[in-house]
Amino acid sequence: MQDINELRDITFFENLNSEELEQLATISRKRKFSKGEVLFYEKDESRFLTLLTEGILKVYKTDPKNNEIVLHRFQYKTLVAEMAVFEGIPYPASAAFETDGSVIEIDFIKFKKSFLYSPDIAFAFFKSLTQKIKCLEDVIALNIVLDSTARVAKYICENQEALQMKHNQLAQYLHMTPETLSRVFKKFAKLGFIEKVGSSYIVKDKDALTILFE
Amino acid sequence: MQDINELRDITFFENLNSEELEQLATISRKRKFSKGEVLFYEKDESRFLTLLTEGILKVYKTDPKNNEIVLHRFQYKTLVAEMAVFEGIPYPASAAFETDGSVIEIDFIKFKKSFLYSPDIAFAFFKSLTQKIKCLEDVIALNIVLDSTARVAKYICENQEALQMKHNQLAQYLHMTPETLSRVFKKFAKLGFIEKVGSSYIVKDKDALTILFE
DNA sequence: AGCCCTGATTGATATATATCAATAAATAAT
DNA sequence: ATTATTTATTGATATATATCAATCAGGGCT
Repeated sequence: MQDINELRDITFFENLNSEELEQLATISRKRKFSKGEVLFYEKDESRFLTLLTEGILKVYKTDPKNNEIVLHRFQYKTLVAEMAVFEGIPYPASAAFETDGSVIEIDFIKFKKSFLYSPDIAFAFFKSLTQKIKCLEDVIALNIVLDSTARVAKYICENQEALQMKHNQLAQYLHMTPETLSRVFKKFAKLGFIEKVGSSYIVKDKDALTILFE
Repeated sequence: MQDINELRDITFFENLNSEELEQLATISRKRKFSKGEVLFYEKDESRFLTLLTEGILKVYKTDPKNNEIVLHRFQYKTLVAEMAVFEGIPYPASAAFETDGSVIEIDFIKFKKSFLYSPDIAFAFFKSLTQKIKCLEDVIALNIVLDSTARVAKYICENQEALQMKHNQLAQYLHMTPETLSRVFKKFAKLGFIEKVGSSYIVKDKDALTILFE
């Protein structure tokens, strides 16, 4: 059972009236997690529709060498792994918290019956699914289509926070080793595309970087 | 304007009555393509909800070296690129026919207004979107998580038609060169996992192959 | 200050796969 | 059936990136 006021704040449910929110509250519950905790593992049974409410959650696959391939890094109030729940299949990837966080878990069978037929909810659900597709297409574009140099260029151009991240974490996200990332940064610095300021870098020539991945 | 009988045969519309089919026909049209023709290019404006009705259609991205990364190979009556149409964004990938084929193009604005609010259609649309997600997750699992040997093993275990495909096409789909594919086949043949029969191979030891990718 | 400890850098080497080039086999065309 | 054309195989080499190993910061902590 979940606090109604918190549900009201979630864009997904913004068009629900008080009565509907009340009903939603009876089929949902809140769970808190600390940094590092795992929300679910790949191949676990998917049982609840899960909504991330606080914190950063990464969704990843593990390859045979135990490298993580990060598919998503969710930071906003967003549905997580709704595909698996909708299809009734096991989770295709694992999810772990990078910070303290919390989720709301909703009984999907009941949610489907009572809410998913409403056009507003259905459209929010469409939107959520299409966002996931866009995100996965980006992962593919980033990791399969581009080489290491282009991946780094693209990522630091499109994500301001990238240069503030710890390099080993960024390397993991870009699916390369910290050594390779370090060498790419060095190359960019030598070319004057970025510049070392303190212990971090800043972008100096975004246009030049952009050419590298387009 | 589209033939109603053909629309009736598409699972997507199986629950529509004659009147609705008639309406749908007025907002859709059929287009035929020959082998090799391009349905749309990456970055083209997406304007119609597109349904593949005949033929094999591949959806792919092109990397800087002009390699194609195949995201989907559609062979059944299925929606194509509905994400882009729904989001109103340009196509994130290109699509070309591998055989002669045909599609039905539906005016999405009108479709959304008149059909997408109906629960049956909405659920078919959900299903289509979740299938796309599953497919993209598989592409990632195949191409980023696994190495060449494991990719081939997985693909020939899970797709009977794989060994009938032309090797250069299969190599492209598995995102490797024909040379690498040839060497992997040779290795599998030497290990007795597959066997050459005429100009093609057959699987001899599926269990052994399965171990390679799990 | 000095001491840890995690993270970053650098160099040397290994490895998988691509590329290039030559040939062989299979399929299609005459 | 013979030729032409596409596709597959094989070997030699190149290349990008991983791996391993050593050293080098920077940021807390006592």
